[in-house]
Amino acid sequence: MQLDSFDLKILDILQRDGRITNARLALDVGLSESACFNRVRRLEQQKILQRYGAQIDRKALGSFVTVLVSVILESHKQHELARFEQVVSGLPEVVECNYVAGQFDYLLKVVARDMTDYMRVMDELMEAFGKVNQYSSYIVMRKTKEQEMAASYLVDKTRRSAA
Amino acid sequence: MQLDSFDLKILDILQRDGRITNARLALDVGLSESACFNRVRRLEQQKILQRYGAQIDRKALGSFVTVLVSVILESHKQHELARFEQVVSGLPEVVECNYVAGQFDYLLKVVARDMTDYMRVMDELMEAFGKVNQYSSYIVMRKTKEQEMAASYLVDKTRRSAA
DNA sequence: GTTGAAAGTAATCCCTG
DNA sequence: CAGGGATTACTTTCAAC
Repeated sequence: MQLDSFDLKILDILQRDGRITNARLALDVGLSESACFNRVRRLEQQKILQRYGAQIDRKALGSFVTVLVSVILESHKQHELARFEQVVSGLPEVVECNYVAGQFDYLLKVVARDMTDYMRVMDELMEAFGKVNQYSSYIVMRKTKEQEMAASYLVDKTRRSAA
Repeated sequence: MQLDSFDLKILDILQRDGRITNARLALDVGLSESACFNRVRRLEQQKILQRYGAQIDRKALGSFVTVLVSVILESHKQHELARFEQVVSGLPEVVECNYVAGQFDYLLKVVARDMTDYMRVMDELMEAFGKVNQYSSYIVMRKTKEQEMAASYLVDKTRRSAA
């Protein structure tokens, strides 16, 4: 499952345009249509291409606040971590949750209608989980960047380290 | 540009499967193919459907660390914020940057090959920008959730607030 | 890897109700 | 909005190089 530069170029292009036609993709990567098609299918079968999705403009749907939340739990027993993650997985407003090493345990990203709604979400979390020692809220004023790294760049980095 | 329940259902489905055929989408939302097709095109033209993309399995490309970084700048003048954001936009390893209100100014998400590489990225940031008062690193041990909210849920929330 | 052809499927547009 | 029908475009497979 070694990826060559054609594979990486395919991944880069599909990452940016998941609906490009095979014919156009083949042209852009410099392969014949059949060769390109076979590679895409292989990448899908290997689950390297995991899924295709549309990105929706949230602003078109209304006004929302995004809040980053650092969380410290009372207990760090494996069982309590699992329970916290379980509760979080059931809250649709929590769109991201990372277990981190550092001065706190989790960092969440919460999307809510407004600050009142945000407090309701956190109340729900406290109600359902309970054993939170402390949490701090950081309201996102402006998202200045959101851009996945290109596959080809990621692999370049790996090669550098192997060298 | 008012969205009805058909539009929301279309957005929800396309968010999860950006490559569904129009025929299948029409079936799932309960519209004729032509009606469904026209709505999708309208949503694209209105930029509510912003882009289609493929999600790639980063683990298939090698081993990486994700680090969340809180940053406090020395100065909060508009010009300095803009310069910081400019520098960040040029660092491919910084995959996300949020300007926040709270105990610090920015929260970054950095993807690097390993901790040595991470330090290199931060060195580059310090070199290029300089006026950082303090930053703290939080290594992501485990991403426990990453799931955008469905369009229909977002809109339900808005209606609740309007009521 | 390539090309080219063939068959199936989907997108796109138009027109009628 | 639905539905049919026509056209064009794309996908997918396959054989031969």
